[in-house]
Amino acid sequence: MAKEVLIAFIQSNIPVSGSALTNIIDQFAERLIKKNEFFLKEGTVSNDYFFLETGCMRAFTHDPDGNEVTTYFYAKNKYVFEVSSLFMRTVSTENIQALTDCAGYSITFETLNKLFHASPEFREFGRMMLVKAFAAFKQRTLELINKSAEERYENLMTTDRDVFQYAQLKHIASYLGITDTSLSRIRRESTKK
Amino acid sequence: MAKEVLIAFIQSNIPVSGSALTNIIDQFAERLIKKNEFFLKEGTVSNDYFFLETGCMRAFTHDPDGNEVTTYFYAKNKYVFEVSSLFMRTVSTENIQALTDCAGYSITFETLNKLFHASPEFREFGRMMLVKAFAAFKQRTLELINKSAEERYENLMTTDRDVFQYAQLKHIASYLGITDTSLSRIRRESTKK
DNA sequence: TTGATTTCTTGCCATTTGGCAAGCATCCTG
DNA sequence: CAGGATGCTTGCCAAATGGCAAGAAATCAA
Repeated sequence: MAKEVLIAFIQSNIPVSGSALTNIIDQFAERLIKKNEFFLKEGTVSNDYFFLETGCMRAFTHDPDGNEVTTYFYAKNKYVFEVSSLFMRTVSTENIQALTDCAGYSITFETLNKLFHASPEFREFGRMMLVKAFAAFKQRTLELINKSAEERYENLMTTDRDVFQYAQLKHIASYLGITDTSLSRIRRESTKK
Repeated sequence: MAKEVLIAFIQSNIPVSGSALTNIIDQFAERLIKKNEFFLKEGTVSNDYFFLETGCMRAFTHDPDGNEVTTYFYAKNKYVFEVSSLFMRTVSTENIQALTDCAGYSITFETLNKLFHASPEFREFGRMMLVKAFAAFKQRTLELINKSAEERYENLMTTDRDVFQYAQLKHIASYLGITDTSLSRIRRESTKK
């Protein structure tokens, strides 16, 4: 079984090897998600944690007026999960959809919990996932406050070029907290340079 | 020992009682934090988790231009911790400071971890803390994107009236992602009603 | 290939927010 | 109580962003 990338990912987060590691990765199942397919649909309870090896995905919800708001982009070699719904077992207000054909490894909530209780190493891994996702989110929030839309756009361009390539501009716009009109103008300005 | 509020707080998050509960709360130490005192200073590594029974606190960092940005307000009966620094053992970029005299219960990182390994119930509690803090943060980020500054202000007014009472307006402004000038204008408008 | 659909850009103008500086107000300290 | 610091408000104008509608470009399906 070719799970090298998953193994590398886990080991980049926590020190673990040998049978402890084997135990962990055996619980992950290969999974393909076709372009436009939903990994999570609002109104349902999320039941999977997913390591995305190739492809990219987008999370979005709807604001009170019914407009789509992109809440996150997931690039390859990243973990994909909706914290509240997965861990609090609540009905999700978010969707997570594949922007391209995706491949990776998934594990169910139940198996995740079994592993948490059985393996201190994996427990540490689980906590790291939460903590890192949280830290990334804080970073993003801070940017919303103290960077201009243009700076946020340029940041995204450089750090997430691949995601950027597959997402529609209106999705990127709502992720940046602006309208597609404004994004279009920002792009015009920044290509001038 | 009068830790009823702490007990109630833990029980509102996970089902636990008897000796398992006693084990947990015995690890928390009473702690007072005077007005303006720092619970966490940027440049240091956070080492405590704190349950805030009375009083309120503010988290803030500095943007690239050196301006203070308020990242969070903590009301009474809430937990206070800085995720990245506490759990990744990294140097904090954030400060957490008491807005009023505060009282509550704290537990060190080391003790926290011992408890995590020893008690499945507490493990669950720890996860809940992370998950709920994360969910709250996502909510806040979403508001920054799809609500106007005025709506965000009115929201804060109604949901966090007590915090609001002790924080300076410029702190509230940066929390809302606007300048103190704009906040002042928004307040003028909304008191007209 | 062609027509239909969707996405993206643009022009025009409105609204929101910001920057600065001055003026009040409040609070603290001696 | 006086003086000084700090925090809050306001006026003026600039900059950023939004809303709408039309048109251009890209995409998709027959």
